[in-house]
Amino acid sequence: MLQNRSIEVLRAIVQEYIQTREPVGSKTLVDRHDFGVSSATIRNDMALLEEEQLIVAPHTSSGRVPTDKGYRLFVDRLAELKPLSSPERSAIETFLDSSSDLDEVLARAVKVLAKLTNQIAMIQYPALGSSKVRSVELVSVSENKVLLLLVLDNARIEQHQIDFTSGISGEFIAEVRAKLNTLLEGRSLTTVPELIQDFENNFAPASRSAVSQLLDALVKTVDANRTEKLVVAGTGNLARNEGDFSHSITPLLDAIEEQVVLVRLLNEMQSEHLGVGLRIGRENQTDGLREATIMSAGYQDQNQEVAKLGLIGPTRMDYSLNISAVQAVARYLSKILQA
Amino acid sequence: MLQNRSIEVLRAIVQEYIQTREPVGSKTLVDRHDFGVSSATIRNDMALLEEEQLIVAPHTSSGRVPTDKGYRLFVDRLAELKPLSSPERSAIETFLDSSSDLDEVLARAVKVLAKLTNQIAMIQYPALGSSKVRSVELVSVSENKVLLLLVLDNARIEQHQIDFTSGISGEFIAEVRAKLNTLLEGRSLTTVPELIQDFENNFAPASRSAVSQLLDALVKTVDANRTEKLVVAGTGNLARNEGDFSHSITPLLDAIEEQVVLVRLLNEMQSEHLGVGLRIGRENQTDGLREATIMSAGYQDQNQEVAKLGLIGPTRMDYSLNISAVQAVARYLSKILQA
DNA sequence: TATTGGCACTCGGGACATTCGAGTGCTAAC
DNA sequence: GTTAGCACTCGAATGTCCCGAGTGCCAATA
Repeated sequence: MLQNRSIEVLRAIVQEYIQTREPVGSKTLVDRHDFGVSSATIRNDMALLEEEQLIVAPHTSSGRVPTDKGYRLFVDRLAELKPLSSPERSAIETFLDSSSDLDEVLARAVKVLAKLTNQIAMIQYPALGSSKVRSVELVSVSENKVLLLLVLDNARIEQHQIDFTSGISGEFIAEVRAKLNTLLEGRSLTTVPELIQDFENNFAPASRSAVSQLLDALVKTVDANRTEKLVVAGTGNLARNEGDFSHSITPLLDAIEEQVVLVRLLNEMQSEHLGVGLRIGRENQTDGLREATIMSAGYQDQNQEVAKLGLIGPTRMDYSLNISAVQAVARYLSKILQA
Repeated sequence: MLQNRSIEVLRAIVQEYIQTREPVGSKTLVDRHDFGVSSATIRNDMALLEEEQLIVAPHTSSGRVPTDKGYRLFVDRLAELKPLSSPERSAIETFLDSSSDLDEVLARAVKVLAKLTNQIAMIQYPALGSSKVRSVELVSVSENKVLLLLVLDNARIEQHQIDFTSGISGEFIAEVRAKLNTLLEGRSLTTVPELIQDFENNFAPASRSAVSQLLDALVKTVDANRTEKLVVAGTGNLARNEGDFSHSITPLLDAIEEQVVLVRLLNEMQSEHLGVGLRIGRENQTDGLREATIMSAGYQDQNQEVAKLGLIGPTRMDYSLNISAVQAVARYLSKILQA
């Protein structure tokens, strides 16, 4: 059974190691942290921790380094978080206050998160499943080009350009637009495909080909939203933290370019302690992420959790700070989307 | 005066160094490149080149490495380019064929360019100066929220959300929209601010506050387009090429995060030989780019040069390949935007 | 005059030996 | 349960040596 002090020692080791990037010895430990005991006692505790595989000595006679399991215990017992400094808070606020469109808000939020944490930050686009169609707009761009705009109730707009094989008249566009709107307005996005099933029967056979081209575009637009998008920032931080990865960081870079992988990872995450989900080192089965930690939290749109945001970095990261930052950005983002 | 063969030697040194990343000696040179002379002769040539500061020896007795000046001469004399392989060409085509919206096209193009060159690729958004207003759409999103859509003739759409301080009626929106459209349709974007100068006088004093809020948003939307945006891809490649930079790469990373710097750099570039602009190493006055090369080319929208694309990487890059790639992507991009 | 073979010379880097010290584990005493 | 003391370990830093790729130079040659 682990003593209370042993846990404190573990905590100190993690803190020290995160700060110095060097294996921590018993002496430096008693020097900088005020345990009331001697280094020999700490050594005993460290022996215990090592038995429990919470820390490990890289070389026979050198300081100790936390294991994944050690980090895990550390974060699970992590009571008080490092509160964000006031400049940090104001950075978030000023970055996110202005009422911009969704793209802008997410782009800024992800940058702030990357900056605050010095890690790679990512934010999923809100899922559209529950959003409803506010209106469908058709804007003629040239003789046979029409722009389809799908306006959703959370102020998102999806656009798609349609190239008709033949010229299209203004009246025809107006007619289709009116009929589409009466059909779709207020309906949930998921029901759109089945709603437009028989739509083209409303039109004379001569114009059906044009209508069906248009419907194709509509379906495509809806589908495009199902494949979830992701914004990423701070890939540069990876290079800064390169020293924290013993092996090559290329697998990580590749995972990031392949956003699919990140989306899957985020979706698999479940929030746990402190409302934040964590996968530490080998807890990621994915090869190439063995030395990385992924952190995530959900955020809300109209008081409903719609997507996740998070970050990815070396296992040796400042958990306390990063958890605070992820929480804060998630909270602010939710607040903005609610308005 | 430099002999003809000396130039060939320089060319060979550059090629060899680019490939092997190792200083090039006279022996390896005669081995792999079929000059009809002995290594001693090559050594004489190399001495000349060194006198001209085109190459330099890192250590007293080791092979030579091209200087910035050497690279410059190399590219200026670069006659034949390495043609893209057919898989490379088809990569570009398949990536860029589908008719998507501008965001999508640029995002894909920049990724292709990064992939082809293994460098950091960037593409400026097309300038809007000459584009014309096709229509202005106002879509009501909630009781006092309206979405302003500015549809331009090159199928770009800019959107901005307006929060009115009081509720807004559908008729009012329709009226404003109709009047705005007659005023602005077909007009150049640059003239919009002055055109709407007295617009609010068309309305009863009671609704003028709402109108002016709307006009503010319109001006903002127009302005937002003047600050040029940039898409970047392949930052991961930087880490892969890290070995090519003797100093830290953090200044580079910072420049990339601060897109403003990149935009300025791109704007300063002037295309030269082969239609591509180059800044090699210290030719960039900017600190932190002393070991980097920036390459750029313009691309066209509707047969008019509207913006630049380019890449950034270590001076020790494959110029021949990269110039081909930049040219090719610029050409394809122009072709797509023309359609 | 341009080219070449020959040769002495240089110097970076790898192999190996040595030292230093931070840190450990253990034991005996408190 | 804690502590002082001590022998021990091993990584990292330092020093020495040597090898060989590569150079510059010179005298000989076509």
